[in-house]
Amino acid sequence: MLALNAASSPTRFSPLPPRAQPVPVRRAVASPLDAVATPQTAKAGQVLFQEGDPAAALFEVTKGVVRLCRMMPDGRRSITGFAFPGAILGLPIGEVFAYTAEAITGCELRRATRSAVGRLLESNADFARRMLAVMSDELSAAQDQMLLLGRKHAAERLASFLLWVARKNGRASCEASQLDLPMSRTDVADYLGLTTETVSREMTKLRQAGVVTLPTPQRIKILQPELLQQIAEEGEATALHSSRVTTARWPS
Amino acid sequence: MLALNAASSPTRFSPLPPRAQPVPVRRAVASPLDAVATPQTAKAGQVLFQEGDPAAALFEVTKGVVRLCRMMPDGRRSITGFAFPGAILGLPIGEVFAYTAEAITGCELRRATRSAVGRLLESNADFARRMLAVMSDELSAAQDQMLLLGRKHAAERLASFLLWVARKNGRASCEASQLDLPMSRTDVADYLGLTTETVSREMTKLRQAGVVTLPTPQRIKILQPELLQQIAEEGEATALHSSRVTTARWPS
DNA sequence: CGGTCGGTTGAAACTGATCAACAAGGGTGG
DNA sequence: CCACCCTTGTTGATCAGTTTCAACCGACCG
Repeated sequence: MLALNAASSPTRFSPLPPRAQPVPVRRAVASPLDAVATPQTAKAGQVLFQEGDPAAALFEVTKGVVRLCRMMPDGRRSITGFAFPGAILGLPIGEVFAYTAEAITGCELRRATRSAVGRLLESNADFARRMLAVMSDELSAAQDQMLLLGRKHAAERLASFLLWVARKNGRASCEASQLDLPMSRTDVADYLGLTTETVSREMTKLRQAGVVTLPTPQRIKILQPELLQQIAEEGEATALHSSRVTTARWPS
Repeated sequence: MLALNAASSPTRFSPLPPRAQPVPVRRAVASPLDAVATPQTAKAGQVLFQEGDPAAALFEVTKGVVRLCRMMPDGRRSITGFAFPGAILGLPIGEVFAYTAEAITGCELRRATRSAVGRLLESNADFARRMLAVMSDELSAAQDQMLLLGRKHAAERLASFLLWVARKNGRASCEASQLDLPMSRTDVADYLGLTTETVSREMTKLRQAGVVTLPTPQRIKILQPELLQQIAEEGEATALHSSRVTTARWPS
């Protein structure tokens, strides 16, 4: 599994300049969490906590990517989210964790005990406000995802997902950019409510239409972000008909 | 549209005894919101606020049912939730509302201005904690819904939905109970990521299998709650094969 | 070098959507 | 008060998108 950031991969320490922090989206200032949190690392595939476990701690991802899963008794899996650096994991409230968290890449985390977080919430109004804001954002993202799962076609789902990852990687969506997909096709499928085969097929269509390039399955370059945007919200058909496509046509 | 509670329907004031408050689920004690909130009513179909509007206020539903919607540019609609009495509507944080809220039945609400809520959050740690708990619950519900939309079949979705409504109506799920479905089939479909036709067909299947009765389209009686539960999490096929069905078989 | 895993591609099957018709209420206006 | 209309829900027939089943390929690993 490819690591998200070059620096987080112990196997290849390339001479690449450690480019400016990939995504400091949320934590503009030092978090009060820093004082009470202990650093922790997780290997790829490692389970941080499981759905139903007593919610003993709260995590902040500082490096790597984590998947949040729910399972059905018969094994069907839904990934309810991917946690990129800056994301906060155990909800600050529930008695038990609402989902399972597994590291996709090697990860670095900050871990704070439930009681410490409780004390922070009591004493630090600003921290409490920020937690509310974080949950508010998550709730909004969850609603986006419900719209995606309930009403979008496969092509729209994949396009939306790729644009979301591009945004998470801190790249302007209008700029042709290469980005990492640290998660497997199965993870993407379970996130988008599809099968790996369908994800793969739709990815191929995007490639053949000249919208993206795939140097490797885990690395993707968005050639036509505005077209991808159109596919995300209007469907493949209209998107490729209404725009002046220069190089390639949509297959079948 | 049938009203949720007999008392909220001005057209027929039946001699029914006004049975004990249907659902005081969340507000065990008087909410601090009471002090700063002003009462308000909404007619069925009325829009309380729209996605994108500046989030000027927070609402608490005290009577009736509200639907929370998101729209796609081409008109596809997703209902991200139904707000029953006790639910809190505008998120306490975002700059703008994340969804559109429309009254399904006649509603009674409490409305508190954004600034008043902000002051409450500052001064009243208990209130802030409760808001966090409310959002935590909503987030958990949102994840359930993502699993439903991404991985469940039509029959499982409808069964899950009916059980959820039964729970909201405060009835023990194991008890054969009659309950109101104040929302239209279209609303149910947009909530479950299906079409009205599919909802209708699956409802018919449940009726023909003897799992439920439908005195009217908006009123449903669950005859076999445990069977419905099984359909919700294991699919229709296994559910009706593994249990000793006495009266009716699953059609086709 | 064989085995396994993740990804891709092909063909067939199936679930749910779409298109269409119809029935039952409920409300409105004559 | 009744006729009409419009909305909502139901049912049928067909269609299409996605899944399922299967094969294959390449990379990585023991």
